[in-house]
Amino acid sequence: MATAKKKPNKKKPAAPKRKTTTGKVKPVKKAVKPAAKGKKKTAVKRTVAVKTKSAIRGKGAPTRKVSSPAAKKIASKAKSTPKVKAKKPLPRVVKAAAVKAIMPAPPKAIAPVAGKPKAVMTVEEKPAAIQPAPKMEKAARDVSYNPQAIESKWQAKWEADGLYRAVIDNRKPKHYALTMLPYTSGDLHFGHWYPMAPSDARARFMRMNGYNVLFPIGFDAFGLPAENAAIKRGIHPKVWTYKNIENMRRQLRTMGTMFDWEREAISADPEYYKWTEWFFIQLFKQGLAYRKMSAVDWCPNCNTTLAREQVWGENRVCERCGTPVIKKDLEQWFFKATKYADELLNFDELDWPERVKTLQTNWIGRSEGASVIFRTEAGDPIEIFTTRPDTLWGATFMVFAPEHPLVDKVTTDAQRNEVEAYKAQAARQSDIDREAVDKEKTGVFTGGYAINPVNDARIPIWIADYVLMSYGTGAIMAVPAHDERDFAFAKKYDLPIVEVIRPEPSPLHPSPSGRGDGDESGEKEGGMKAAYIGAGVMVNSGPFDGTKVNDQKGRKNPGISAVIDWLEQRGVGKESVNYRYRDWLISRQRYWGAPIPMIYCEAHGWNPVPEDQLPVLLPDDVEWKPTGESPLKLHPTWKNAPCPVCGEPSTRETDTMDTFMCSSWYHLRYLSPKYDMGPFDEAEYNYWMPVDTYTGGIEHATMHLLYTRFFHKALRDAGIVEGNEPMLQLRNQGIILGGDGDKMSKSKGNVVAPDELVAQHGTDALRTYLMFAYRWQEGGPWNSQGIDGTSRWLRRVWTLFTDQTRLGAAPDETKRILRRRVHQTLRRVTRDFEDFEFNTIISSLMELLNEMYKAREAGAVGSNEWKEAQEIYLKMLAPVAPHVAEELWSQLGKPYSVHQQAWPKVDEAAAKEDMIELPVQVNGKVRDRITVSADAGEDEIKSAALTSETVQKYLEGKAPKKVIVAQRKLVSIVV
RNA sequence: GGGGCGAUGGCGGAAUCGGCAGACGCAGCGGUCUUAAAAACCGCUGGGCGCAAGCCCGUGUGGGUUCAAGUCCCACUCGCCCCACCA
Repeated sequence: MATAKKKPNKKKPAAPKRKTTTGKVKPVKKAVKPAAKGKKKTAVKRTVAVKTKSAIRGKGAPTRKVSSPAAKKIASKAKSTPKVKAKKPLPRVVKAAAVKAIMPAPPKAIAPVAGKPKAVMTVEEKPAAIQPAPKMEKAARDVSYNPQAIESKWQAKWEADGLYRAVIDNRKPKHYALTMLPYTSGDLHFGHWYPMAPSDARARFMRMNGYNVLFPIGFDAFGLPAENAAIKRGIHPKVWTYKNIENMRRQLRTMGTMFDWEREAISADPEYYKWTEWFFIQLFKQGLAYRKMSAVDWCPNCNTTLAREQVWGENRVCERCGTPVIKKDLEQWFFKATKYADELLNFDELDWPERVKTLQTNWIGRSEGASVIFRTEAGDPIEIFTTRPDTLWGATFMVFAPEHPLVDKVTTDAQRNEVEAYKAQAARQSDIDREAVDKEKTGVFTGGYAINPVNDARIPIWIADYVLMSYGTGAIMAVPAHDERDFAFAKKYDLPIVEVIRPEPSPLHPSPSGRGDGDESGEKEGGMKAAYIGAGVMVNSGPFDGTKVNDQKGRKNPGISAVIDWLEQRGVGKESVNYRYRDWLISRQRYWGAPIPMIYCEAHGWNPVPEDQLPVLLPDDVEWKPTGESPLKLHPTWKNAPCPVCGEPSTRETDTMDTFMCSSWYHLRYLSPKYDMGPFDEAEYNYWMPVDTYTGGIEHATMHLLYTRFFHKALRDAGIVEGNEPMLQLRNQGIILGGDGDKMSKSKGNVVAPDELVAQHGTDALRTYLMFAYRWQEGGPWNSQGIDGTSRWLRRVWTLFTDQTRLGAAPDETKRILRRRVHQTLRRVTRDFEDFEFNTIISSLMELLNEMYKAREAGAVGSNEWKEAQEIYLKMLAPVAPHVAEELWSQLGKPYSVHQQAWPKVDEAAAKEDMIELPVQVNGKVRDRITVSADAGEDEIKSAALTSETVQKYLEGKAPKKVIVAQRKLVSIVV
């Protein structure tokens, strides 16, 4: 990710504001959005807030005061749960029984503990005599860390208590944390864990900071892979998909995330796609959905259309049979996304990575220039787009794309055979062949001529495949003197070259253009050796001779600006902006997708299905094997429907929608997945939206992330949603590759299955490993060996926290240092959570643990400082390793749950160093270190440095030329 | 061709403003414990010279700015990503 290149800790420009001096964070966001739909609150400028420390802290622990029904339930439940008093431990026998009750089938690993087996035997001998132990965490105390047992135990308890239910609570600031929903491909691998586990940790962190956090999950369930699997294995796509969901749901739960499962949404559920259809209709009503002939990728062997992602490789072959894909024209539904092109280029309200913004900007590809109307000799208008209207007088020929609609009309009989042959050849070529840059340009003269509107010059019309029908207007004016492609073409086919921009001679470059000779006139063709692209003075340009042009585009160029004004006055052209961005083609000739809810009537054309008849259900009994037609078209009855206008028998649209349509609004469905009066419950919308933090892969930069922005803006204009952007803050994680450095994929066999590793190391060790092993934004190749590191660390945490035997009396200094380290770590961990720097969160916690081990050796156990250290440590551990933190928290006798505790506050006074060690450099080399008081003045430091024996030695009796004291950093002496 | 990002030990990576490079961890080596292994624990671990104290070199390459550069500037090399006959 762009902003995280070299200095991961560097602040991103729009990221949360932090006051450098105090470490305080400014609240930058209003907690709750004013409701009032319809009233356009255009100025809802909300800078992204990651956290508002002052707002959420300071008033005690906000988590104590729970108000939501679910939370109340938790609170009362926790209270009513019978508690074993720590001071009155149960007899050993009972304890062992409880262990047994809570840990179903404890792995062998924990069995051989001295003394224990005996107790267990007692239980087995006289089970009836023992009171059933209350199911409580306290009893589960065990000497060795057994992640699997505590993880499943706590997961069950959290679930039962509804600990992660997120309900509207107006007394708390909300935080909508969203992670990209998984596609239902079958198995959850580390590609899924990698964004999710750290996102979960951060959501938990936000929650501890007093936010009411919504962190939902769902499944992107429609799409081609399901259909392909169905074709391959003969399983119905629906069956395959829902079976996968079940498995993935189970796997997601083992991750120990705080997902609110009550809000799960599945895009293939009729309750979901009903609203996907409804949205289509709203866009249709807005005039944003339209039908047009368009070329699609078509496999002539499978006899079916293919989606872009099904066309593989450089030579563009069908993913199933390997046949080269061809283009075929079909009537398709489009969304007018280009209407929002300019608005989509505006990222002012977004805290998104620069990289994504750049990708979207390039993808939209805005270029400024003019559109100019040339004419055929017969008088037909030929619109062209040019970024260089200042070179209009140098247009010596025109080039049409072979598919241009006027080609047939302008072609003369003499040229017809040649033109037809060229057209046929171009049609056969794949896009890649055609667009290969290094390919020599080819073309054919049509025999026709066009009239240049600026000077009435009669210029020949050619066709060539370097002109694309898909960009601009499919026709160009060719100015060989000032365009490299046109130049090459003119040279090859011996077409005239007229210079119209002459570089201004400078003392250094008397003849700076590509012309071989400065004296030579541009009017003489062949004088130029290359096209000249730069700035200069217009020549051979009628009224504009002598006008200066610079190398800017659009109105910033005086020459271009003047010509545009002139064109507009004469009515032959106008200022114009062209985009590379295309309208969104949403038709898929496929079965497994949301039906497009439209009906075609001979008399009334296309009309939407009446909204009270939604959803248009996808029938189960279809032939989904590829036949060359949309599967729904082949269904005997499905497509028959009455015209919504006249009621006469009519035909449904049998294409389905692109799955990106489903995922464009899933964040809205999470708000109220069971709601049936609309796509979402307005109250939920008003409280939760917009998404505050969105995490996911950068591969969606120009797809999902652009579609969803378009979609939101379209819905805004339809009065359905508010605000200009759906997701305020975006953070991209990198990609986890297979151990071999290749992308993880089933076909390569380098996919690492989390299930096995969970069984081996436990979820907490895996979660923390994913956070620790890479810079989150970068990712990298998988290496299972490294898990030993975090696994060992958690075991060491366990050991230190469960062994309370080494009580001692540590000197005050030791305790003070411990406290300092704790608060320094807290400061750093807090900052790193804010900045998504997960790897240094873990390393800081590891360091602190090492310090605590030292403090234990020094006898700190039992002191207040030690207790505080333990408490803060577990709170910091809670977001990253939720299970072990909860277990140890409960073993310390603290109130359930650690996940409802308030994030601790840094005691800046305690965190402050009192003595600091400064390196002393002599001529740039470190020669000594001095220890001074942390707030020693410059003079004090200077004299301490100069009196050092070692420094004296290096000074060799000479007086220092210069002594630089960098406060709290170092001393530099120049001799 | 255009644009973006990156390059730090055997490996993953640390290094707020230009201020002790290599934190933390993996792997490796040596040791303690053990009948043994595993686990755990302790120590070493960028390179070179040296018995040692210590000295020199070192953040892709070459320059520059500075008392001081992994960090800033210029030029380059390599790698990855995106766009690409874009008119």
